[in-house]
Amino acid sequence: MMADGRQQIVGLQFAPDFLGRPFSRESSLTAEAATTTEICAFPRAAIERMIADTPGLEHKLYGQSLKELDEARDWMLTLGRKTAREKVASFLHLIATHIDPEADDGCTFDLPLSRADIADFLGLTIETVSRQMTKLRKDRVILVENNRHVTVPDIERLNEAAGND
Amino acid sequence: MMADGRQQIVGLQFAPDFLGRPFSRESSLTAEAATTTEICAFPRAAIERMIADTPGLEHKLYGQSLKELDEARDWMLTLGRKTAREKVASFLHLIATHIDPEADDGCTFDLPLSRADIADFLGLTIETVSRQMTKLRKDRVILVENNRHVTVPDIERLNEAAGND
DNA sequence: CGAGAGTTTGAGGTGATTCAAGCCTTGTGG
DNA sequence: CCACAAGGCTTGAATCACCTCAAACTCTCG
Repeated sequence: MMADGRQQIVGLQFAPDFLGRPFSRESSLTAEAATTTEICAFPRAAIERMIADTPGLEHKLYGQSLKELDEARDWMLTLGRKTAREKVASFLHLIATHIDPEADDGCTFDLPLSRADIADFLGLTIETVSRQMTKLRKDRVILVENNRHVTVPDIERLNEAAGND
Repeated sequence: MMADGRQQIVGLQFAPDFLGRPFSRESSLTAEAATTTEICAFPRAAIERMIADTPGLEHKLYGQSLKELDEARDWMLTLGRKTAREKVASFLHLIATHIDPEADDGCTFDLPLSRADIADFLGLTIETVSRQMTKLRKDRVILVENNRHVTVPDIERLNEAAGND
């Protein structure tokens, strides 16, 4: 967040991701649950002791942090260079591939985020997100029911709309 | 990069940063030297052997990757939520604090990047970068000589222009 | 001196924002 | 069972920031 209230969501976590920062006291980040969530919390000291005692654990955590770094950098391309339409399509593609990993053809899911959250994730306003959603709906790239429930008839068309040839 | 040529620079490395991805064959990233650079390169197998053999090395690398993750997320706020002026000021602040770490008051440095690179780093066009540079110059936030050499009389004013109260 | 790359500047266009109104959906109390 | 309030979402009109296209300028190097 910036002092004047502008806000950027910098990542989404999906089970069973690890959340937190070992070996470091502070962070300018906050985390919020978007859906009902079950969390397994360790005191920092316990985690650090486990890392010291368990061969391979730090390796796993290093691996996840490299994965998150790649995802963050991918998303920087989305934030910096894509149009509003491509951003919204990219977001829908991200959710589609995480929520409904099977069923390559015609997947369906509930959006875990409100329009306001999506806007903060994409660096857009609520209104722009809404407009692009209706456009994608009118272009038959997605179907929407009840504002939150989305069906993607052809994931590849969505991927194209996201700018990923 | 996107298929149509749009490009986003996702990070800058400064000596003695570690560059590369152990335990992984592929990456969609490329790296370019912006200045004359001395690089110490290890075959991937050698690095992985060193990590296995050297206690504490993986810990160090994990630490750097966490640091880079924080930096990437910070930059996502810049890309997604800041104005062109704030973006350019943020970039100048980043360079100022990395190139000339001493001298809190009135530091001076050469930009390691061309306008085109700065634009790709900030998600802007060359022209917009240029215009914002001139505005910052006219507002006496920076002094510019020969397009590349910049003097910051008051780093705190630059920080304010970057949106960091 | 001339060529070329890099940069600046201007004019005009456009996509996203802003501000404002209206519309659903859901939950609450009469 | 029906107001009705409230939050979330959509839609419209006008504005603005940034982009696009084009031209001119500057610096460097042969």
